[in-house]
Amino acid sequence: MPELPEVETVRRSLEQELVGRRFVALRSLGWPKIVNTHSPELFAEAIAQRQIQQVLRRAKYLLIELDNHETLIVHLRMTGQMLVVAADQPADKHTHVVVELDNGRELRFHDPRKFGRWSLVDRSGVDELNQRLGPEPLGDDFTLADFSQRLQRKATKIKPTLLDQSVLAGVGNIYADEALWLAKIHPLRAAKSLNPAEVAALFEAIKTVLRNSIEHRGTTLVNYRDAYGASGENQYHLEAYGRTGEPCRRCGTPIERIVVGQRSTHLCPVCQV
DNA sequence: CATTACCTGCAA
DNA sequence: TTGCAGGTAATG
Repeated sequence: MPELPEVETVRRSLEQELVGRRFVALRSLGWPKIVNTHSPELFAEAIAQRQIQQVLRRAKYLLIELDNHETLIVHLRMTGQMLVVAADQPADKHTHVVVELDNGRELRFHDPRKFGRWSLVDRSGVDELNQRLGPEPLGDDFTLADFSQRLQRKATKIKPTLLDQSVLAGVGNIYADEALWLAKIHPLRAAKSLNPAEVAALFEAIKTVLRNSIEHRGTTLVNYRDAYGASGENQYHLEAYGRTGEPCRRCGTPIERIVVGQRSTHLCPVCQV
């Protein structure tokens, strides 16, 4: 369940391990569908001897910038892990990509559900990604006025609107519930029905829940780990998500679970109106 | 706009 | 054995 804070935590740990290093060679690609090249051989050829310049993040995507103006865009989807380990560490059956580094270590992609994707793109591929996605919620281009306008244009409920990556990029199911709880807004409210005070509260709540989670190095419910295999701590600070039946920490009412747009949604039926 | 496919592990 | 978890692309 990696969302923006988890991907940012992975980015920070990967940056430490990868910047300045070289991909010596592709060691294995057990599930070729993970990469966007037509064959494992083409992928191996494309990354061999490339030096890593930067490790960036856009929404839930990791961008590993190489020295030939190509970028390896990685999406962890639900269960992907980007791990950097000593080459003599045993791999397990969920390790689907192994790349040898120039310092005796390996970058390994571990993903039980094989949903994650690696795609090698040129500059236009990165531009395309940026155009498809809305503003970064923790960036300067995420403004109250713009957010308010985007909500006005949506015909749907506020919860699915927060999950729409073209409205704002990086919020997933956990932080959508957390932001709505903090802003005291019911997930079934029509996006365009929020008054200016509610929009402002939600705008601040989104930034607060994301920043707090980054401070706690992300939420580990099942699979999420950083590049060192370490779990996050934000699961101990959740107010709504996964707390069905437990008392709301504002008013004591049991947290309710409903389904909104096919997604499990957690809320306080008293505080959130 | 909603639903399904992609996958597997795990709980009921 | 069934169904759920969840991000995104593709499809209805």
